[in-house]
Amino acid sequence: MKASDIKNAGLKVTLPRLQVLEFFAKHPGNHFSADELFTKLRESNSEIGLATIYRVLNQFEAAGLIIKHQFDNEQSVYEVETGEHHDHMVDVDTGEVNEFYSKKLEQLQVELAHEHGCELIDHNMVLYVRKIK
Amino acid sequence: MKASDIKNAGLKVTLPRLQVLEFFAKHPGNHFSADELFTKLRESNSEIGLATIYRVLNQFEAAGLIIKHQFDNEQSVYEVETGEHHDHMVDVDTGEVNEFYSKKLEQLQVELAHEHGCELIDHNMVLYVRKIK
DNA sequence: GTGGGTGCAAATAATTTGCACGGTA
DNA sequence: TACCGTGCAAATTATTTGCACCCAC
Repeated sequence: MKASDIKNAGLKVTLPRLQVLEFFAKHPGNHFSADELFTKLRESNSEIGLATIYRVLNQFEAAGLIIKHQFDNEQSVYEVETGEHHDHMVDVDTGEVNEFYSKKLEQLQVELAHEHGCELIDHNMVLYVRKIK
Repeated sequence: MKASDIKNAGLKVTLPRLQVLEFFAKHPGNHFSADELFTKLRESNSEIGLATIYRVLNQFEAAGLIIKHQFDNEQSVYEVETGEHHDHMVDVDTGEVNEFYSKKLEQLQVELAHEHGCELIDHNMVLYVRKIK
């Protein structure tokens, strides 16, 4: 996630795009909705519009810079694409999102697809959990 | 899924509710959106309204008669709750939805939650696959 | 300078809700 | 009969789009 990524995606390097990029860079490993980005950026004296945020997020997603997720709620959230695949664990009490990776799980999914005569193209896996006190 | 289920849920046995119930009974193992139900029922000479469908679906879901899913697209789909937990495999070419169950997978998920100091409350797992010719 | 980019407001699309009427228990 | 349930239309919410102005190249 650097300014040159914007240019490589065939997009002009503009202030709103840099602000969104910088926000993700400053908050690694977190997941943000368009509305959260809008609120936070406006608080940082940005003049960005909500529609621009949606447009930029879609463009960044198309360029493979970020990934879009739909967890339980209605709003989509976005995270930086690090190239390292992982799944998500959502705390049902706090809404906190954690990432995890399990090689065993990945292999099992490929096997399950094969058992049904299919190859695995993609998967979506979210565990809803509660902290044990 | 029988008429007595409606009564047991504390709901009156009305025509629209019976029509939705019957539709699910007639199409086992399939997944329908509110809009699909609306169109299909209207074609069957029902006078049901779309708002009623949403209300009935929410009530049936609260009563545990059906389950709501959000796959890739924007619209939610509903299926009958058979009591047998399963996950879903979506064919990326045809959009066909298939159900499967893996004990290994279920156990692995519980373990993964424990590894993060959590108990598993629920999970959402969808495999996007392509048939091997 | 030019064409893409932007903010704002209006448009969409899925779902929910208000309201007066209708049907179940 | 008392209320819950219903259809329709209007309201909501997340997201997209139209438009006139603006800025990166």
